[in-house]
Amino acid sequence: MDNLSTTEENYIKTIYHLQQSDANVGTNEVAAKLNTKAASVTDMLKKLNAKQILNYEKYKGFSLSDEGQKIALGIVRKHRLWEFFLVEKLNFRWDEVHTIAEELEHISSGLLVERLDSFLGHPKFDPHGDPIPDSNGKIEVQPQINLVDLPIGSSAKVSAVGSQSSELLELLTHKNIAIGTSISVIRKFSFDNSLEIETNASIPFTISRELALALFVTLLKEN
Amino acid sequence: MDNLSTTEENYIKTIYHLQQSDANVGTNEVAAKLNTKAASVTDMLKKLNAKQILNYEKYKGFSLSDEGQKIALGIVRKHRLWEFFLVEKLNFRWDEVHTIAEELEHISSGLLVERLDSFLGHPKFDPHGDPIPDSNGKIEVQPQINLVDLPIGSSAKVSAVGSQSSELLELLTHKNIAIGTSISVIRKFSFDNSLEIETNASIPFTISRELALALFVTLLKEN
DNA sequence: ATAATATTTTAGGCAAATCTAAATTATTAT
DNA sequence: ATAATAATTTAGATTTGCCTAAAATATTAT
Repeated sequence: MDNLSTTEENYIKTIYHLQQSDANVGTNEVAAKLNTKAASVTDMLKKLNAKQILNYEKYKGFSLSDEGQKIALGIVRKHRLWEFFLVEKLNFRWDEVHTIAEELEHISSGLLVERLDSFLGHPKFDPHGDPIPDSNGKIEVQPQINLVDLPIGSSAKVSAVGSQSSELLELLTHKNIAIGTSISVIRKFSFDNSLEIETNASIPFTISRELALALFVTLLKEN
Repeated sequence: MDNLSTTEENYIKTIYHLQQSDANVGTNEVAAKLNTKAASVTDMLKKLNAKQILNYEKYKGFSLSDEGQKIALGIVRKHRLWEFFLVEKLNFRWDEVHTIAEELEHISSGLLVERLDSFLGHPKFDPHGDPIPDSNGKIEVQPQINLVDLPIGSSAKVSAVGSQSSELLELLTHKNIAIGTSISVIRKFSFDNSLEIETNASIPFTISRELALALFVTLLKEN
């Protein structure tokens, strides 16, 4: 069943991610993500279809099969565990780890993944707040919303970031916001859509809509 | 200068290892190690020659250039650091790590290697006792001899094993011999070339020539 | 020294993954 | 409903790494 090339794995992972947010994914989108061309995607679709990894009818669309989904989750699991390792054990910043994890996620040993998971203490989330699937491919979907949608007055905890850029990290570091930080929105300004927020014990300050869009939060139950 | 494929790296590493023990390495030997054919080796020799990674004249032979040597040592460094990581942090046995490290050694990030090295405490030897090159490619060659060549009466410490097989590990575990164990040879029996030895504080026992050949030791200075 | 043997190289092809350009099918807009 | 546009697929090449079979060179044994 297994024995997939790195290339095949990358297609599977990419299709998985794209189909998470958008039901109707096409060859062009996949091609864009993989820096290749639609024609190459078609070739791979036929190949993965033959391997039962996806359901594909030409001109009509494609989606991961159950088997494909399982493979994708395995790759995501490896990627996020390695990212956790890089940040927690090797002192990388979270804006540095994606590219390295992109290579590490293709190391094949299943035993390695399980040992790594134990060594890291079975982490549930990667350094960007994204959930790490367990060894059965089960992924914990926590109810999270974008900070711009957080109602005024409610308290929430930053649970994930929507970008892995150094620029975002720089700004978050400056504003003392990290994953786990408590936030409540005090006011919204319609002129520029900026938000007045309050974190932990600090005095209130303002953030841009761009920043708010890059932050995902989970609601804290009110006392 | 860089940007080598995994395949190219494997050729470089293989040529490096073969040329360590044997000056006159040919295409057939390389092919055997890489499970390929001599003709394929020739193709790669031409390619690596063009990249200045080895000095090659057709029909006359080949050897790694200085650049090639440096690349090889970098790969060996990564391989051995990862093996150390797998054994020390993830509780693998030393007979399990080679194949996994064979994949990990091709992860490209230089920063990763240096961080890993720090995290592991700059180990000097891998779990099989082989020296880990430093970041400049310097490799510490400790004077070590085969146990069969250890003179009767002299004390020595097991410094490396000559095979990574589970069978060897099984036997060594049973006999309570590991890297670091002190050994002295008490007698040699010419009938079957077996050796009577003494380790640490135990009572003397006998080992086969096969086992002795798989053990490398460093002499301890006499008091 | 030369014949037999071994080693290495060339020639010509194959499979994977990619590309461009052209053809086919689907979607959208009028 | 059909023409224009967009998306997808096919056709035919390219590159990398590999193969087999045959040719070229080196080594060895007499």
